[in-house]
Amino acid sequence: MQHSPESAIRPYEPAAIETAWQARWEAARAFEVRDDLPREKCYYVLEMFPYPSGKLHMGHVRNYSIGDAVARYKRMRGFAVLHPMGWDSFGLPAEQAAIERNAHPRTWTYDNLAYMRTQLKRMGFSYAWSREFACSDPGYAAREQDIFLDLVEAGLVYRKSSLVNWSTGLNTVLANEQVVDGKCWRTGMPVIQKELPQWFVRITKYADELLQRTYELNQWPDAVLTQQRNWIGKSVGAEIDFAVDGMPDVKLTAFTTRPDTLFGVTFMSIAPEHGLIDRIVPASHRAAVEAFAAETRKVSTQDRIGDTAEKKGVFTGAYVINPANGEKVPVYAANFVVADYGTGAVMAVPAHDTRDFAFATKYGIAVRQVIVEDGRQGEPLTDAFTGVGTMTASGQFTGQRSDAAKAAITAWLEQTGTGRGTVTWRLRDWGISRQRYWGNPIPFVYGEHSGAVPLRKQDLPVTLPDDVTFDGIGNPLVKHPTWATTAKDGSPLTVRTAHGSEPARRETDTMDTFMESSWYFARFACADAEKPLDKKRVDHWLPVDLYVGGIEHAVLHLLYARFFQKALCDIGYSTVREPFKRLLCQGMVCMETTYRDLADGKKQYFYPDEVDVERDDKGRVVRAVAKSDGQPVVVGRVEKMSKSKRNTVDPQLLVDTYGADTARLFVLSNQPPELDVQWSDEGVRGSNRFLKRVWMLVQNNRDVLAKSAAFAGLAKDVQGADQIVVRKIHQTIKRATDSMEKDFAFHTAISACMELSNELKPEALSPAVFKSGVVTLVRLLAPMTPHICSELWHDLGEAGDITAAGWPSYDEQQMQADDADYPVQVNGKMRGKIALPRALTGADLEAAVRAHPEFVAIVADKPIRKLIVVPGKIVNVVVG
RNA sequence: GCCGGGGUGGCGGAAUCGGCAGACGCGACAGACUUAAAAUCUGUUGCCCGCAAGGGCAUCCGGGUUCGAGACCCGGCCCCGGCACCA
Repeated sequence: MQHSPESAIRPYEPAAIETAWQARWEAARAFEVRDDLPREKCYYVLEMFPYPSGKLHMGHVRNYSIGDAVARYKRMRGFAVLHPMGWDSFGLPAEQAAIERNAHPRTWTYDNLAYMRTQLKRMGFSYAWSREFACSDPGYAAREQDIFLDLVEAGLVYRKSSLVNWSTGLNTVLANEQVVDGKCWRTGMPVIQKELPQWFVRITKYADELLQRTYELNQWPDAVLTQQRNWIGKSVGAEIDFAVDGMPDVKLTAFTTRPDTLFGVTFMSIAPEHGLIDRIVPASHRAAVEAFAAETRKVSTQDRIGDTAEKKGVFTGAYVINPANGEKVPVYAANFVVADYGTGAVMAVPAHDTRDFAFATKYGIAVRQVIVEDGRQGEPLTDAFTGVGTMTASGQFTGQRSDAAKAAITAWLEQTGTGRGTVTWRLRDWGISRQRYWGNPIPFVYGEHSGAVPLRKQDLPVTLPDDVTFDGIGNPLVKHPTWATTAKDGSPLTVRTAHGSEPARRETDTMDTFMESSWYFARFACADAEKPLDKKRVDHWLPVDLYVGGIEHAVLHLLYARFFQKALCDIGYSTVREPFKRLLCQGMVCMETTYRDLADGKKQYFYPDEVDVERDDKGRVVRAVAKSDGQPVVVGRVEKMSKSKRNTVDPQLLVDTYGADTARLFVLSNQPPELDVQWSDEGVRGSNRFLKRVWMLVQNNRDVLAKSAAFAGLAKDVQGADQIVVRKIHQTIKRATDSMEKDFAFHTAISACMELSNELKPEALSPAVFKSGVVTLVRLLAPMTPHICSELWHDLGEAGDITAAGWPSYDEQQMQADDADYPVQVNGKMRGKIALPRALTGADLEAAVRAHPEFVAIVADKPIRKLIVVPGKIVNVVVG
């Protein structure tokens, strides 16, 4: 090679420049932030913290690249940005690892998070590392126990025996939110109902506030708000007392959202588990009802829900009296009535409820219409009418509109003492007991006679013993010889009683790990505080300005965290009732799957390098076979990356091959953050190619760029390509700024940058304008690809850090030429363009259009019937 | 069934207030460089007719409003997500 050392072109070597910049940032503690600046100059951006499962996956890379681009953008806009990171480090996989490979959960967890921390640093994410913590850190877990006792004191935690969701795979209890389609959300194993004493957190106390405030969260995705509203499930209606026939002191209370249909009740259906069954069922029917109840119980939760299950019932022999008309109606036990929703008893109105209609038809029960559909007077019902209409055969309410009659009948029920307006919620209290080792111990003890007693705060924290064995059966804490019976100081554990003290045993259940993730965002605001939370700093930083994470937490973490924040307020730790101001749910990282259908209905998946795929010039698959046997395989639909589908890509490999900047650019390019991104090697190479182009653009012209000053004049001061590029610079800054401000639409910001780079041809531009363009390009890309931009900033001869240089600003005046290119439409069809001064408006503009030779040629001799001229936009002429 | 979000080239997607549909990228095709390949660079690329100039058709389907609709209104179809024997 002939190059002298001075003129040697530096190749783009991402690993070298990225690690060098990461070391500089670390040494300078570049991303720490003060807590005492005016709030309007501060910004708190947070990504859902990871479970330390082992190593980063592409989903993490995407999640954190989005958050980091926002954090860096906001810093360039002059904000003091809080951007912390931590570890959701309690949880089941650690215990699974202990069982499978004899690694202690703590060792496994902390080894994993140490490795993942190096990966995060290798990605160049700009975290305030001084605030890092893991939920399993003694300091965090201990403070959570403090909060737990505060919640107990406030009456927000209680213990009761109840039917719980028991995961047969995990040997533990699951929250309702963790049961999906009757199966465990993690293992997919069956969930059965089991009676156990459990700790509950009183989330239902906040049901109304949780629902109402969804209407204030106008920067949350509709999908999440909808899911939360569905989950909370508010139903407004009435409870109506039906006297049991022949038992004057027994009432069967039904909940209904349709009190207006009260006169149409022809039977009542109750849950087979209903508490009054034993009292109201006469001996003659007892055997039949018990048999039915037993049969219903046998069917698992999974099979009992869903449309496929047959609606069955059995007459109980009991009758109740309708308080509205004194009629005697039969009571059925029915398998579709849920014991713990409403009152477990339903007043059935076949004429106006589709399910009751089907049931009545099946069992030959009368159908009585009490609401007439508008325009259908006198027509017999062929199906239940569930709409609004005119009340009929409803005593004093006949003739009213049925929607108005709801209130009227509820008022009448209240006057007569036979019912009351009420609200029923689908939301249940949050069961947090887990029969597991690797979680935060619940700070309670049980005295032999005194029952459950909370520990005193001075006896906290309860710490997990290290010397436990993991055999996969039940909770290791139960089997520990001394832990449950030994106090902090090593003496036997006791509790005070009225007469002194008595031996006690620790609660061996640990807390659901969703407890830890319900307040970590507040702890980040004051990670060094002695108390669990420092109210002043929590209120300073909360609500989180932007929270970034997957939508799979819509009703789990995101609902718990909203609840917890309200509870934290009520026990004095904060006054901010909503934790997250804006929520961005990023899409998944997906990839094509390749599989073969097996005989048993399952699929055998193949890794991409195990198959040969031929495609046509449109990219469609024409032939796909396995290398192993040459037999065909299906190149299937694009699905979320998962190990079981063998369609994952290890981000570490991506970083090692192309560098962190390419990985970051790839996940931010080509689609809005909310949409799924489809992995493709070509896409990654495209991102890398663009970065190499930008790199070479600077390196090939380093002398001229380092020597020149950026263009400081106006577009009108220069001509030709220079003028076009000056305008392009301002247009690009505007587009990139708007993209970031509106929706964090990184992909359109990036395409604006690509357009600008396509215009930056040094041979056609003056050095000053060229430099201006390159400087702008590098600054606009800096939040997304910080390492290469920092390095190029330096190569451009600019002083200081690129973040400090700030986000560039634009001038609308510099964006457009004096002449506007007006498209000319004839009868709505594009027929040509004419250039006219932008300054012209009104009659002058119209006259100029009419006089323009191009316009005259386009219109020819056709008579002009109408001429629309929109200044700066378009000309449309109606002819003929 | 109820609630929410969608439907634009071969693909991902763009189009700010109703004003040039398809930015940018990927892929494909052609060319340059190369012994060759890779890499890189240049050009073309919605579909149809045409040598071309040009014309026609195009944003799920059918109507409507408008000088002008991917965007607004009415009706329908399809896809994705959530909830659900919830009374």
